Amino acid sequence: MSLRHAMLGLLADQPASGYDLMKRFETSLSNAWPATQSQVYGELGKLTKAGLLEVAAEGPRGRKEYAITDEGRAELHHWLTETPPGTVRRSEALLRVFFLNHLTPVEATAYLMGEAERAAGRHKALEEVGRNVDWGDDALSVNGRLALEYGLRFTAMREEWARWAAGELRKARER
Amino acid sequence: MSLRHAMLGLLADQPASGYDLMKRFETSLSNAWPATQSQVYGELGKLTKAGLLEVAAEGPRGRKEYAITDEGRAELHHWLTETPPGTVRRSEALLRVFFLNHLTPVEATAYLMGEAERAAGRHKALEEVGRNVDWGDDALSVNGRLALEYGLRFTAMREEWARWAAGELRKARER
DNA sequence: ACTCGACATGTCAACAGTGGAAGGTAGAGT
DNA sequence: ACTCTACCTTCCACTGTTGACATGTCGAGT
Repeated sequence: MSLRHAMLGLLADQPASGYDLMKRFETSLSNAWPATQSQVYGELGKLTKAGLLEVAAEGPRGRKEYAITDEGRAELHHWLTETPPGTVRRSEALLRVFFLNHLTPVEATAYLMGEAERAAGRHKALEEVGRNVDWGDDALSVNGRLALEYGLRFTAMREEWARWAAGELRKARER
Repeated sequence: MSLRHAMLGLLADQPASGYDLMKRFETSLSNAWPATQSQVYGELGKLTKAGLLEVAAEGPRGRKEYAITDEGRAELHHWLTETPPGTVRRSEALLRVFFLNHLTPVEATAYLMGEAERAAGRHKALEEVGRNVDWGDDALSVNGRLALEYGLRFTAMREEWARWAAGELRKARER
């Protein structure tokens, strides 16, 4: 049920069309919660029928601009404050670690080093984002910076862990 | 498609029934890839039909013991070495960060501190696991330790980040 | 006048994941 | 003899997610 709340959150800032929302997902939220166009349009309909959104205006090309209602704002607030964040911890990368013993030591090490590389690459990409965005003092900038920093710390931790794990494997092999 | 590979990985160690697999998921893999009973049994059928598994023996109570085939082993190896790990990065906790501006400063800080608490609690629980399991030198123990260390680093990083973020919010408020 | 890229919405099939109900057997302990 | 627990499987309804396809309009530049 996070998609609906992501959309409510975006619309709480300002009204938008489905198309607008898609772009905002791609730019800002895609790293926390990706969404496809089919999902967005479908959810817009459901949210409107549920009274959490309303069609505020209609524009050219059949454009419908959605705005959040008071009920929607209440739901967003409720979600943010009252409900515990769902810990859906699914990690394919970590899953593989459990099966590393089915590889040769060389293959296993290659996998972990590859992981380290991927994490490092992602880290660099995030640093690039941080440099290219000009951050203001507005609310979205503050939040965006917090999320970016999370990403930076996460990728750094991942790289360090992968290198450490490769070392452990080597040690185990020597025994 | 990770579930099927998780099952292949477990069965590559030794044959097991659906029931056995469920328990192994709960104890070892649940933190990397949770699975429900309906999924496991369903997937066992599909994998058998695809020739990656076979029914090695039938026991009491309709128990069917599944064993991995050579084809299954090949698929597992292929997955581990050739396919890039899918980065399904969905984090409800991070998503919320983007909408913190819709809360009062007090509420937002409370949320982040709650996050820190949750991470710390999880960290402690993992440390407990590390103490209670007696680790051998066998392959599964080595892998398990790697995964556990990942969890420890992850939760530590999360807690630190949440505290840092709460501090940033305070700084922004003071401006 | 024309065309092309951006704007804009909708639908559909397929798969992955959740949660629970239903039905049944074997064996251990009292 | 009985009961209770652990064992074991199958089925189903629902939601969420993906990716692709279909359909069209507006406006800017040639």
